[in-house]
Amino acid sequence: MRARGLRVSTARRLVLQALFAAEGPVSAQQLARELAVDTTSVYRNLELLERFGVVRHVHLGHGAGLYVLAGRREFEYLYCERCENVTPVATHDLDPVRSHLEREFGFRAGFTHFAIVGVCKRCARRRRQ
Amino acid sequence: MRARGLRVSTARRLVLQALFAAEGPVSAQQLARELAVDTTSVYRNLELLERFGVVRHVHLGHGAGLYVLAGRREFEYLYCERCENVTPVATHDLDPVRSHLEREFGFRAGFTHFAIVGVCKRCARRRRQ
DNA sequence: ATACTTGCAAATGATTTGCCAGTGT
DNA sequence: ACACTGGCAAATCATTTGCAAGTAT
Repeated sequence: MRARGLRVSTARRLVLQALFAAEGPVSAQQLARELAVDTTSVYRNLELLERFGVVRHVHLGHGAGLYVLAGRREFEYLYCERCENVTPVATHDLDPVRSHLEREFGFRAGFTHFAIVGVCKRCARRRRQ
Repeated sequence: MRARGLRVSTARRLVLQALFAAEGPVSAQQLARELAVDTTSVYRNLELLERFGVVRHVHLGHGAGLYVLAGRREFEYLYCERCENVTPVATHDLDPVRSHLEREFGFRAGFTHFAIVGVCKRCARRRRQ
């Protein structure tokens, strides 16, 4: 799978496995803690895997960057600034949005680096404004 | 204008004036340097002004948060990840996008905290993919 | 006079870099 | 063997906090 120049070190495998098993995006710190691998190594591996296109990272609200496998179906995220809930959405669900931005501004938007921040259905119902 | 409990200290006035004069979002560091005010004070004033709704901040690519007056017409930003160019857009220009997200996911999106990241017209023309 | 503000030093949190010892191939 | 990796300490960047001195009201 990834025998193109990359060694299969223990830390590397662990990081990959953890990302594979994860339900959502995880921080480098979390990975380091859970895997008992030094934070530095986690960062170095994530960076390397990111260069190889295997991993990518997102920013939800404030706070640390979060890492995910690049191959996931749900590629983009709606982040509720009230309850901090994260709703992953499939790329094609945002295609209409992308088309609109392309038509209107000639801009090819990706929503993979930053989440779309706002207020989720439940929180909108709950409180006014 | 802001005589509702706030003192009008020199640093405060300078920060506000600088933001008023600025063409786009600026970092706290830039303000501190340009105004010869301590970075700490700049941050403290920005934070305070943000709480009072006078100022807000955005994140374009990576790097420091950038501050703008809250009253600006161009409220949201398209950020090109290739050339780092920033295109401000008026809120109502993104209304169709917001409507779509609301209809589709019941999600009230704001694009004020994170820029919309992608590839601008010019860069899309320039290089393939 | 007094509470709000400042600057400076130091702390924090995320991420990166240097360096040497350890290990996959 | 040897280049690639890992851990640990220390550096860096953005931002925050503590504290004593300064200032707007």
